[in-house]
Amino acid sequence: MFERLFAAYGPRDWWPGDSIFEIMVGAVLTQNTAWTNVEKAICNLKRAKALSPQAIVDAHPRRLANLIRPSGYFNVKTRRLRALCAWLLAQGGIKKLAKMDTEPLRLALLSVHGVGRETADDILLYAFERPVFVIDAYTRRIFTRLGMIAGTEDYETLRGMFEEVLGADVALYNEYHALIVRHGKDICRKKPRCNSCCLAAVCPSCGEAGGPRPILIQ
DNA sequence: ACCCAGGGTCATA
DNA sequence: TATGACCATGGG
Repeated sequence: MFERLFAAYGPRDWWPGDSIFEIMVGAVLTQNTAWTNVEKAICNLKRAKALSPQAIVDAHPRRLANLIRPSGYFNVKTRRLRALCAWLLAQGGIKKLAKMDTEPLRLALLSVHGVGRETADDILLYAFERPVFVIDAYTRRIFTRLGMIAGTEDYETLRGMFEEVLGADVALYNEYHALIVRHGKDICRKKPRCNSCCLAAVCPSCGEAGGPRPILIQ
């Protein structure tokens, strides 16, 4: 799958971001949100010189909400960003976190309000460069339709399956997840009655066109 | 007028 | 453990 996706889409060059902190912020802002909207929010933060843990904690919530408004859920995300930054400062900053082992760091991230499994793993993989495979809705959808997983596995089980098969490899996980997201945009979202929805040029179930790359057809 | 996007929390059963 | 409501903007 990786070989085919890579051949079809090429290197994705993930994660967009100039710093570890920017990646962490982006991971929260992109929750159930198109990245183009996140870009605008991050741009606003930069322009306001508010893209730092201290600046975000110090900023008035209403002002922060206005800056990140384009990313949607701005009230929810204001609280989440503040929680993340407060935690970051309490932990002594990113340098300290970077020294932690992956497992304790993952648990610590998960303890932060607004950081769930996927967001934590995005941060671990793309910001801290730890070999943690990110599972998202696209991963489930694609591999379920291909019949490679049942689809009902819980997050940790699925993550374990990928990590076991692939072996600990940061560069591979990085590229793979990015490719899965890229491919996810090409396949239709509607639940197919058949098992080949994401394999056909036109979905036989919902009729949606412009489907996946032929190279993925088996 | 829809549909959906690089989820997570919280209440309820 | 497993659903469902809720959050909100912007592009197609």
